[in-house]
Amino acid sequence: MSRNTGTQPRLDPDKIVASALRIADAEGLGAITIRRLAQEHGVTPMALYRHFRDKDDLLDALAARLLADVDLPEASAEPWDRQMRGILAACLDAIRPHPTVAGLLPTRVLLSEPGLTLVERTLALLAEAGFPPEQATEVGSQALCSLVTLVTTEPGATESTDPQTRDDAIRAKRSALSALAPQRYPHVVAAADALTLCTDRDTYYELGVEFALAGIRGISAQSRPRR
Amino acid sequence: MSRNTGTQPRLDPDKIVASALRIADAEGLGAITIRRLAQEHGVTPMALYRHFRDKDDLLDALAARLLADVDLPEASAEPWDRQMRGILAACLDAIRPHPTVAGLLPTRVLLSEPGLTLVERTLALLAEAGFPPEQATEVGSQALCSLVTLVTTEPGATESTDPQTRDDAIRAKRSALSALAPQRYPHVVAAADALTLCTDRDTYYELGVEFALAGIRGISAQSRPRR
DNA sequence: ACCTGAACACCGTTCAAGT
DNA sequence: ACCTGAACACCGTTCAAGT
Repeated sequence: MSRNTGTQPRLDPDKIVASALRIADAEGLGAITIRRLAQEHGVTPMALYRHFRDKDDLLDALAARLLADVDLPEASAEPWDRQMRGILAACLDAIRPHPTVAGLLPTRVLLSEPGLTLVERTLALLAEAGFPPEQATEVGSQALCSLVTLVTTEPGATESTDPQTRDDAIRAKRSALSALAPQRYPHVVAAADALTLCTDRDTYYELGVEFALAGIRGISAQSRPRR
Repeated sequence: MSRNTGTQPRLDPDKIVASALRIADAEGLGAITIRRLAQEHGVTPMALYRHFRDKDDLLDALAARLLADVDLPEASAEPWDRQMRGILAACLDAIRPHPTVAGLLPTRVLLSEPGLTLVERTLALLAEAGFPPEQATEVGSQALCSLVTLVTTEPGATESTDPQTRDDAIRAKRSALSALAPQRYPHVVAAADALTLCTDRDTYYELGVEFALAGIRGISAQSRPRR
C-alpha cells in the first residue's frame, strides 16, 4: 500500500518531455520554451523548475527520451560488422522521426541509462572486433554521430512545419544553385537536385549506414598487419 | 578616382563578423548577440540591420568566414583518395581553431563562395573516382560533416572559457562514469578516460580523417564489381 | 513537496524618425 | 545611405511566498 504524501504532484515530468518532443517535431528545437510548456500544462513557468534544474536539464531528458526508443538487437553469433550494422540501424530508426531533436544526442549519450547501454554494447562489440579501447570509443562515437548528421542534414530538411514554406525554400535553394556559373561550378550545378532534395530517402539512409560501417571496417583493417 | 557617396559607413560588416568569431571562440556560440556586437562597435543594435538581414544572416557570414580559411590544395596527379585526404585535412585545419562555430557549417556550405568552391572540388574528385553523382554528393557531405563532428564532440570540449570550470566539468563527468556498476557497464567504466578527455589530439584527428576516408573508399569498392 | 506571483536582466526585431 | 530611439513581444531564471 502506497502512503499518500499529502499533495500529489499535478505535473508529470514525462508528459512535459512528451510535449517538448511534439513541439520540436512540429516547429523545431527553438520552439521549445519553458513558458510555453508551462502554459500547455496549465501551470506557472516556475512550476517546471520543481522537476527540471533548468532548460538544459529538460533537453537532457528529451535526449534520453529519444535514446529510450532505440530497440537494440540481441547480441548474436553473427560477424561483428553485421551486428554493428544492426545497432546502427536501430539507432537510425529511433532518431529518423525526430530530425530536429537528433542533434541533441552527440553531447548527451553518456547522461542517460539508455544511452549508456547503447555505448556499452557498441564498445563491447568493437572490443570483440579487436579494436584497442581508445580507437573503439572514437570510432564508435563517430559512427553514431554520422547517423545524427544523416538525419539533421538530410537534403530538404527544414525547421518549418508548413509544407508550402518548405517546398518554396527547397525550390529557392535549387534554383540558386542552378543559376551558378556552370564553367566555374559544373559539378555543383549538375548536382543541384541531389544537393537540395532527397529523392529516395531509403537509399539515402542505407548508403549512410554503409558509409559509417565502411569507416569502421577500414580502421579495423588498417590497425592490423596487412598480410 | 572614387567618388564619395556622402556619408561613408562607420560600420564594417567584416569587423562585425570578426567580433562575432572572437566572442564565439571565447564564450561559445550562444554568447553572440546583436546587442553585444552593437555595443562593442559603439553603435545602436539596429545599426547592424543595415548590414545583415537578421541574426541568421550574420551567422551565415560567420560560417562563410570559416570556410574562407580553408586552404584547398592544388589538384594533382596523386590518386584520388590521397587528394581527398588533402582536402579533408585542409578543412580540419580551418575549423579546429573554432570548435563552437564549426557546427554552423553543415547547413551553410552552399551559401558562400568558398563553400561552393570546396563542394565543387570535392564533387569533381569523387566523380573522377567513379562515383555516380548522387553518391558523390552524399558521401562528400558525410565526410565533411564528420570533420565537424570530430571538432564539436572532441572529448573535453566545452563552451566555457574558464579552464578551471572546464577541468572541473571533465573531472565530474569522468568520475560519474567511473562510478557506474562495472558488471553492467564494464567497457564504459574502462573507457571513462577516453570518453571524457582527449589525451592525444593529433592522433584523435588523424584517426578521424582516416575514418571518413575509409568510409568513402568502402562505398567506392562496394559500388564496383568485386573481381 | 509542490506551485504561484512578481520581478530582473536579458533577447531579436518593427516602426518611425533623424541626418 | 546609414544610423538612432523608443517600443513590442518575447526569453530563462531568482527570490519570496503561499498551501
